[in-house]
Amino acid sequence: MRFTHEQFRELAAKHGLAVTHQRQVVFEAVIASHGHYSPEDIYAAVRRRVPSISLATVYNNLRLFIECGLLREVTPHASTLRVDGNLKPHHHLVCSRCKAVQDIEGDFVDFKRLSRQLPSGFDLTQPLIEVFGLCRRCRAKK
Amino acid sequence: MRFTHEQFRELAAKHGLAVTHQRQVVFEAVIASHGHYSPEDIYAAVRRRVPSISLATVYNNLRLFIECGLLREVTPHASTLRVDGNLKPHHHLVCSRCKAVQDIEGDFVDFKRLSRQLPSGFDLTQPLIEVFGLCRRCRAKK
DNA sequence: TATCGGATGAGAATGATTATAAAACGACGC
DNA sequence: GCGTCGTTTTATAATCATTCTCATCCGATA
Repeated sequence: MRFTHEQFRELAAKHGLAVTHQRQVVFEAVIASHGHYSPEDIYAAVRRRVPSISLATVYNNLRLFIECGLLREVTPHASTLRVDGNLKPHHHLVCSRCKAVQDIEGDFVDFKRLSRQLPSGFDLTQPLIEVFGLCRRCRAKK
Repeated sequence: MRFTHEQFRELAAKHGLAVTHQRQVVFEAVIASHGHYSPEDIYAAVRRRVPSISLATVYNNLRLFIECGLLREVTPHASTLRVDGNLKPHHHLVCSRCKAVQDIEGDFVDFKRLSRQLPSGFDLTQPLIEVFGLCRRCRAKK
C-alpha cells in the first residue's frame, strides 16, 4: 500500500484535517513501515526528510490520525504507544513477555457467541482482538 | 475468593517467594479488590493497613507476583500497569476510549482455527484474549 | 497586504515506573 | 539471647514516555 500525496490529501479532506507537509511525511512514514512502530521510531524516520520536525508534532499528529481513524492504536504494548497503519480487518498476536506484535488473520472468533456475553451498550462495531501468548524466542529463553 | 494468610504462605512457598508482611498485605489487597487496579490504587488501599509502606515496594511486589504467575497483568491500558487477581480463565473487554476493563467469559474463540493461524513456535498455553470496543458511556458521549 | 486561526518547534512539566543506596528485618548458627 | 548474612523495605533520585505551554510561523482569506 503506497500512499501518494493525492491519496493523503483526499483522506485528510474526508476527515476534515488540514494537509501540512509534516502531516504528510508522518503519515507516509507510518504507512511505509510495516510493523508496529513507536512514536520515537517514526520521529527518527521522519527526521531524515524533515530534520527540523519536533517530537511533539509527531505525537500530535499520530494522536490526530488515531482519533480520525486513519491509524489504529496498538494498545497492549508495555506502556508505550504503537501505531498500526494496516487498516484491513485483522487481529494482533502479542508476546506477553517481549511485547512484540504480529498481525494475525483468520476467522477464529464466534461473534454471535461473543455478542451474547457483551454487557448491554458495549459497541463492537470495529472489534480488535488481541491474543496473548509467548513468542518462539521468549519461549525458548524461559 | 478470600485468601487467608495460610493460603498466601502456601502460594508463596510454591513459587519460592519469601513471605513478608508487606507482600501479604499487597497480595490480599489485589485479591480483595474486584476490578483491575493500578499500582497507585493498591498503594492507597495497602497504606490503610501498613501506613509506612513505600510505593516502590508495591511495584516491586506486583512485578514479582506477575512474574511468578500469582497475578496477571492487564496490558492494554493506556500506559499504566494494571493487575488482575482473577486467575480463572477469562478474557477482557476493553473500552478503546476510556480503557476500562471488564472481565468476559464464554467460549467464543475457536482455538483450533486460531492455532492454524499461529506462526510456528508461538505458545498459547495460557491464552488471554482482549476484545476492544466502545463501552456504553463512551459511545453515548461521542 | 493585514489579519486570523490553526500548526509547529523548543523546551519545560508531568506522571508512571525503575534504580539506588542505606536502614531494617529475619532466619540461622553459636 | 546475639551477631551475621542475605533479603526486603524505605526514601529518594533518576529515567522515560508523553503532554503542555507558548512564542513563532504559515496559509487562507478579506
